[in-house]
Amino acid sequence: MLRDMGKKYKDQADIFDVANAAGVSTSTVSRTFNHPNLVRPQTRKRIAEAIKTTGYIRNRAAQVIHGRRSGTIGFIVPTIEHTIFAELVHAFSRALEAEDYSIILSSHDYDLKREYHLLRKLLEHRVDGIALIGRTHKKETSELLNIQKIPVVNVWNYSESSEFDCIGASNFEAGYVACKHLIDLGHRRIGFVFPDHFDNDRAEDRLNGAKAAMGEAHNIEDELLLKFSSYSVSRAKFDCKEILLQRKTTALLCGNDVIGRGALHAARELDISVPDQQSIMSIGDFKGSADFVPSLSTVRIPSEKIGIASAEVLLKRILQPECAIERKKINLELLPRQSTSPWS
Amino acid sequence: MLRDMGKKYKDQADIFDVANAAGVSTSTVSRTFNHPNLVRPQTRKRIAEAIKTTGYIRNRAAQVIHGRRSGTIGFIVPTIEHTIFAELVHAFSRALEAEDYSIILSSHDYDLKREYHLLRKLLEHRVDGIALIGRTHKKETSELLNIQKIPVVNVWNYSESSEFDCIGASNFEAGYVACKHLIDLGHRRIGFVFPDHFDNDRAEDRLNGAKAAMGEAHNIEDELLLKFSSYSVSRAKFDCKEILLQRKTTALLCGNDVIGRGALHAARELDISVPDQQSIMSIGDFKGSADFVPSLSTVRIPSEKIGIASAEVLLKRILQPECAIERKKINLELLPRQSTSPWS
DNA sequence: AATAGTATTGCAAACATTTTCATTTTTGGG
DNA sequence: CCCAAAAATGAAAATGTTTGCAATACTATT
Repeated sequence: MLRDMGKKYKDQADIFDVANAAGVSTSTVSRTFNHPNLVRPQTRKRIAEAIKTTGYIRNRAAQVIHGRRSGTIGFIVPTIEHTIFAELVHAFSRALEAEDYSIILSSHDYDLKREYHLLRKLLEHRVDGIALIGRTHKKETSELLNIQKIPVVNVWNYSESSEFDCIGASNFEAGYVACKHLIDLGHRRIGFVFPDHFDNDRAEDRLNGAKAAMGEAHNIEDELLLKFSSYSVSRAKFDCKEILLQRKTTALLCGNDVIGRGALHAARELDISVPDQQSIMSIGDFKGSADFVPSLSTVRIPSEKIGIASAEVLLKRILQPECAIERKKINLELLPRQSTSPWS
Repeated sequence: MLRDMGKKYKDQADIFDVANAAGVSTSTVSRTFNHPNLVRPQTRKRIAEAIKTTGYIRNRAAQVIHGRRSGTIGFIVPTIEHTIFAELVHAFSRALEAEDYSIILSSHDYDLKREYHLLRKLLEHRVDGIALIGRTHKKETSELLNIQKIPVVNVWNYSESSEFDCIGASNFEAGYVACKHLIDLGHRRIGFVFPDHFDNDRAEDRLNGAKAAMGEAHNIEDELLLKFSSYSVSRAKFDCKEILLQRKTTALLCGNDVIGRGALHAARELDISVPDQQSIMSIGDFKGSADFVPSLSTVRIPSEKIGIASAEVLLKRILQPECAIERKKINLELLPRQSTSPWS
């Protein structure tokens, strides 16, 4: 039946308007979208025209109400301001946009309490899935995720015992490999510059990996020369200058490429030649680190690969919520470049 | 009335479940959310408990259906992979998250055709507002925005005749100021390295600004030494090396900080001393550019300020759709640092 | 031309909320 | 302790879709 025409001025055309314009029922319009093979090509064409003339745009909300998927994915990251997660988010988004999903991106600036609230908001929007960075979260967060039984993927930090699907690299290994590289080159007095690892399991794992490598090494300084810095090139540069000025070290191990870059700048400013007087090793391999002069030695954490794989796994879980938990360890790559050299 | 209890297994508690648990009607539950002052504190408390025990999470979709705002904002950017828009997106998001909005972030990789499709998808989600980078868009895009009468803010590139609210810096001016800086320092043979400006009005404006400054200058090379590069430090470094090797220039003007950094690396690799043998000037001032050694001279485009102001303007338009178009020109800041010096 | 089968379409219920209007409860002044 | 006014609550309609089921319109066979 055609709809009551006494309706008030409506700005947005709805499915009734389209049905009227095409002279069919709303069911048929709906079907052209969702099961086009069930409607006669000729009718389909008429409806297509009606859609054009009315300027109709489907209302996802109404579909969601009806039990359909929302077509949105929530991605909660610590930060988007710095380069760290930019490549990851980009790869993840592209992979999911290709499947017609939209990404709701939220950041909590390393405040896990905010993470919980962001999650709640995402759930209000009835996102079809959630991607989270790291594996450390507030208890409420995990509980909420479990109660809601919503598809979740833990991104970035691999863990063999994760509660949810998990795609990432082993940050412990990254720390280990990076430190081992310096040790193998003959360095015995290594300074560590790491981000504060409060609420940040990635940094913590990396540091522990590095410590493990130190523990295995021989003839090594007992005392750990460790300085906490932050995700800012400026700050890192400042902190590295401090540690370099102590002249106690032959190499610096930096917790990530932001700090690594800060270290390169610091050395240059102090006229300390890299790698002749000081080797600088980092973890991450952000875009551009290879282009520094000297180029930054680092352990590559393949963020693009992680992003794409995470999207795939999340997609799979959305389609098959009951399938077995998937955990994928993405391989690291040691990239010795110009900023590290042997020490004798 | 209490709802039919023969319902199938439901995983998600709805407003009926809460109403049952609290012994009130759904109206009252709804009111506690939307007009709390209309319900007795005592009842409110009972409902709060019911919400806790049932684990109820409001369904935004159902509210949207009813004509409420969705609480989402669509932000379409060219890219999030590179640093360029990261600070902007971050500031914008934070400002809107504070007002309880969620951001749906989409990127089109400088493909304006994709921009149109992303916009359509955002409209399906009934976002309350849209933020777009730049002022050049496909005709369909503008048309769609006009028909939909949805709040829109044009971010990043100021234009005094924009169709929508517009917050940004004048990229023309930025190019002009940057180039003028080099000219004032006495440089007469300036090389230009700019991103390809196909579908990118920002780059185009900057280049035109630079050309304008050149036009005003005296005793200057007629021929424009221009090289197109891209948003990649590697690529930019490569291109800058090429232009530096020609030994025709005393200064390089780089279209953005990514290219500026590439130029610094290039010079260092070629053992060209900056600024003694070659000045390097850039536009943008991304985080970290000041920390290079030598630090990168640049024209600051205050992305954080732009992000926050854009959020405010968009918010205002959402609340008052009919208010006059607002255009805000954010001031640039010339930042002469170590990478540029006089030439005699 | 009648029939069975199939392809196409329409009706109406369902989805989770909000809100208007009506009804009930509470409050306070006499 | 009654009454009017104010405060709190509930019933029901409305929002824009999708879909199961029923009805209708074609098609091919005899």
